[in-house]
Amino acid sequence: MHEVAPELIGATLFVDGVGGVLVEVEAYDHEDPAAHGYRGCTERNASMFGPPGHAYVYRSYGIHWCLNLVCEQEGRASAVLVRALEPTHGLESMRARRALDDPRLFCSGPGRLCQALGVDRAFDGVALDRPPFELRARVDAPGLDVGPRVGITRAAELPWRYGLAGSRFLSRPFRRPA
DNA sequence: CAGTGGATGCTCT
DNA sequence: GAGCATCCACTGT
Repeated sequence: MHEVAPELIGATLFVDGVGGVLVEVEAYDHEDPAAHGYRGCTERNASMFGPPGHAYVYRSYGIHWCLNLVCEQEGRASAVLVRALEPTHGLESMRARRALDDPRLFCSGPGRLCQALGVDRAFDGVALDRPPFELRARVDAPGLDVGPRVGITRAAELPWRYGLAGSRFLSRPFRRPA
């Protein structure tokens, strides 16, 4: 999964033809106190423990949905949180769902992204390799930024956030390299 | 710009 | 009852 996460930057993700290029993801593994799967399988995170290549969707702060891509790591629960993408297809659908005009605000954050792509609980556990999902690997390796994950308290220092260097569609900028 | 707080629902302690 | 893998509106420099 720690191999998969950085390779997802530059890949393309669509839901019913609406989506674009992944520019920001975070990795969560089974030994990670910040991960939902850390304390074992429950009703909420059950799809994290299912087959890899499926979606794990959960409700965040009672309001937003967040989308994970379930990976396999030594047969244990792990997942990659999709935090931001650069919109390329279905801009008008996103504009309508987000009720905003600025494409930079369509998918620059996990909650925003799910709203723009119409992802909700109904997509939890759904396979990513067939409709309505479409996930295509990247062609060329892009410039990568790496840094600590956003919005967590446990294991907050682990540098498991990956981004497309210089992208204007990140949820937040990465710290300038030393 | 930065910082604060409210909305809101579900899981776990 | 606390604590969130968030977002938005509002305040104050």
